[in-house]
Amino acid sequence: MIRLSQMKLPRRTRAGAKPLALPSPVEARDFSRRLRAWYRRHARDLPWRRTRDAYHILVSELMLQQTQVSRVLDFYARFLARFPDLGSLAAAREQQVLAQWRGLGYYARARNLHKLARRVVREEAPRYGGVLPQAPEALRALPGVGAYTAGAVASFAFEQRAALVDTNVARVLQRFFAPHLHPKRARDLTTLWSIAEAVLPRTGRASWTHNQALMELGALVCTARVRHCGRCPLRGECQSATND
DNA sequence: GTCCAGGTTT
DNA sequence: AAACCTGGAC
Repeated sequence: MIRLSQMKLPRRTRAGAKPLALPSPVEARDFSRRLRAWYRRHARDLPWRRTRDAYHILVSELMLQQTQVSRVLDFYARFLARFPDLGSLAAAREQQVLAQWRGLGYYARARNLHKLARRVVREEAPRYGGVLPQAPEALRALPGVGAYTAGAVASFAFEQRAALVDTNVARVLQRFFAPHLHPKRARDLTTLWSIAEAVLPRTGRASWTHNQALMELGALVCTARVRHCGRCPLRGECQSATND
């Protein structure tokens, strides 16, 4: 239980900055419930949504950062067929890992993934016991894992009650709660993380669905160029919804 | 043909 | 704030 006296509240807003009103618990619950109900009916069936293997989910997240779903499907299957677990990845040579990654681009991430496997399985085995940690802060310390990926693994693999913000999520939250924010600005991005935490449902299990749903809505409905408000489960309360 | 998105690192 | 790398938008 978090005590009121322990909570860190924003001191004061900069002169000229608009005070941020975080969503109230009631707004948050309504938002999340509609979102999750929509997800249960419209979610795509993707392989990384059928597993809770943290390593498999990590691989999918790293690949999805750079590539569209349709192409990741192939690479994901081939990569995991070749390196089914952290141990097999740690045992491989970097060249073999890069060979599997060829065509995806951003090869530094393949190197980081390999480095991560060796660290967890070999170099710091006593510390990690050969398995990925569950807390976002601990995941965040691994090579190639930033704030988004840490949240994704914590939520999607371990069903922790963790927030995550990628561009899809940032866009959805910005449009719904804070149209005046600019997700590309670092400062506003931080604000969107606060909003993401404020709208998380109570349990880790519900947070899994909630986070998947946020990303799915951003990918299928609340897209960057065209917004399909007519099909949006949240249009009633959205601060940016259009009426046609 | 040029521009730009997209997480993490430096 | 720039670099990484590629597909897709313009």
